[in-house]
Amino acid sequence: MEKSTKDKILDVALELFSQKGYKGTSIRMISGKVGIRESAIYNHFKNKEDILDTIVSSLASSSLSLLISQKPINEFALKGKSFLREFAASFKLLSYDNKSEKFFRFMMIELMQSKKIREIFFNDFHKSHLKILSQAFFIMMQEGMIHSSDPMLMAQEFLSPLFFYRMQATILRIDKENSSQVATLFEKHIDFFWEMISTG
Amino acid sequence: MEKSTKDKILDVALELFSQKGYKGTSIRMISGKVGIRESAIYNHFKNKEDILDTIVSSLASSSLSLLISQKPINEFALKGKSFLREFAASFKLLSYDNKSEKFFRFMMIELMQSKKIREIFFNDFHKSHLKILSQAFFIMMQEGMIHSSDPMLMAQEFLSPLFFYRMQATILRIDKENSSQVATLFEKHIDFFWEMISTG
DNA sequence: TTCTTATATGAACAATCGTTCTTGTATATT
DNA sequence: AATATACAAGAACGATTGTTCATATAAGAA
Repeated sequence: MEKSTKDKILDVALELFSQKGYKGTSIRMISGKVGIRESAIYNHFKNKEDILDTIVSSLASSSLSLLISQKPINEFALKGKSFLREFAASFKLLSYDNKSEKFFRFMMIELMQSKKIREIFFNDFHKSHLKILSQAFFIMMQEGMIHSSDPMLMAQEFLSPLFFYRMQATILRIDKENSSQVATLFEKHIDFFWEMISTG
Repeated sequence: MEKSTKDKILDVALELFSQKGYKGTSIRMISGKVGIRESAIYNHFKNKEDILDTIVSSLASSSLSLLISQKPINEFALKGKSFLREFAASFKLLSYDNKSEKFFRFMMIELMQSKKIREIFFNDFHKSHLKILSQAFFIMMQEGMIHSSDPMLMAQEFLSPLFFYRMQATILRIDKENSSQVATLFEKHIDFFWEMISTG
């Protein structure tokens, strides 16, 4: 099964966008890597921005939100530490998935430059995670599994290190440096955090 | 006291770099905002990269490391929660300082694109903060002020939210959205974290 | 006053940018 | 067999890029 030219363009474009950013990537760089002329690109996409939009709309949700999001939270939160472990594992997995990592890199580059990306970051990425976590912590508090506190604050405090560790792992892997030390931080974070909040 | 043309160029360049990134900023955009012709730039700097290098070497340390770094840690750490408060306040202050914020924005844009910036991020920014914090936590543990744990892990866990909140505040202020809610997170983080680790 | 130094201008350069247009060539449809 | 469609190449466009050059002007040193 051959990949279509259109899909090749999207793959190459994401690769380059994640390395050089949108402005730093030229149509000729994309077409060159695909193996066609720059004019042939326009048989598949209206213009450069159309390539970007296609990538963003197809990856924004799948690369940023977690599988865990779809499951019902009520019962799932009752698993306590296991819930957090699964949440973090899913988060960590994304940073080692090829396409997700590239989209994450691209998002980081454009975060300070593009309002559209900022909205995706806050809405698709941040808020949705905070919602799940705060609901889960709320339930855990009701059940007396963890100490009482502001669920939203707790969600922020739990999520921040995950994000930061993911960012670090991504940065380290750009220079092909060893990221295994950072990788263990995901698990250590769970242990540390649960130790702090649990009533047990 | 008039500002020299050279300083004006540096100010304008930092402003534009922090908005559009290095590649997205042209010599003509800089010269135009300064009020001179593009060729006049080359009377002050060898080339575009020279402008960047001058900015980076003059701001890297001052915009990223904290005042607190210079004080002796041994006695300072004994202040416990107050130490963390001062550390976070100093961190928060940087995100509201004009030049520091611009440099931070620029660093975020280039983090995934420039190896030099990545090295600055890890060495000047991250490692130096971790060192101070882990030393302080170590002392606090020795004194029985906080629960025993891995000081380096605790430092990572304490620092991550500070970074993430700073990033959020920076992003929000780009679109001139209200960042006061994020601003309070700095203080809430101290309370939450101290509550978790303190033996009291 | 003469000479040097610093800093400005405006024109020009080669390279690259996104995009368009004409043309050629397969493949599929009628 | 004739026709339409999909996709490619290659040339060309106007705009913008970083940089250089010759030249002009004003200030300070000799």
